[in-house]
Amino acid sequence: MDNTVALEEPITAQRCSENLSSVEDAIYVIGGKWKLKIIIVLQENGNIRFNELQRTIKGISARVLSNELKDLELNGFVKRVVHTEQTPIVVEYISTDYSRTLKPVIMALSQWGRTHKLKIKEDF
Amino acid sequence: MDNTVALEEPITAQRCSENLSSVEDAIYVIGGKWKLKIIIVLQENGNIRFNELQRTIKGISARVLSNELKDLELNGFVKRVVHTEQTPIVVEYISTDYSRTLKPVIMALSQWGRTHKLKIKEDF
DNA sequence: CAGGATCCCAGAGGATACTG
DNA sequence: CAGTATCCTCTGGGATCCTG
Repeated sequence: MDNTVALEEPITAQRCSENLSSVEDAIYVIGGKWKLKIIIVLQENGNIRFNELQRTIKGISARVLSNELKDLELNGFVKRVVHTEQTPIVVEYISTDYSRTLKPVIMALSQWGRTHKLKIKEDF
Repeated sequence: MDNTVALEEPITAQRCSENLSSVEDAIYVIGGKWKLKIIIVLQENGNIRFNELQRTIKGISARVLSNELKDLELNGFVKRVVHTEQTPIVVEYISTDYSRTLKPVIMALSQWGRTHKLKIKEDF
């Protein structure tokens, strides 16, 4: 995953619209109410099963979780592992290497969210 | 809105939900299809007027842009400046210092979006 | 020009029940 | 347990027209 980006590059109109479309692309795949949260939980718990996942992510319904997991799997963020050797069958979800490339995004968002919460408190 | 806190959960879940709730807070204020894009444009063009903004952000309607700007202003990301000394009245929007705290988030998202686009291309 | 007012719709997401 | 199947609500957001 080699990405050489000129950090010294001046801010031009060109660079602006490039930023815009890149952010747009990112939001397109990991946007929405649940995707990032699912990815976070998956990264912190090595492997996790459906119902446990649903219990951890409070407020998500089985239907939505199921849909999101399918979507995340399609995009390579999640791996679905089925253990057929047991009964009843155990299904586990694990995060992929690719989902780990989101670490900087998650960190930035988490950090900002934390300071934002403090700012909100000060406003009252 | 998350209103339930599981006090009896193990440590791992606590640490997880801390990250989770911070990211959730962040997504709550800057989530959606347009907010970050508006903030980006505002940061790169010192001050900008309504219609110019609408032209820059392709695809956004006046109604949505208007709503988003109000929302962003309420949250302290945007300052609305009215120049009454002219006719017709000129209204300009500028980004605030606080919106600049989002720089790491925007950078992370932009960077990730860029590499993601490359990855998608490789897959075909 | 800078929006407001209306109308409308698709689609995200919630609730509940059900199944292999 | 690991989801599906329905049904339904709600709102983000598009289109269009209107106004100070």
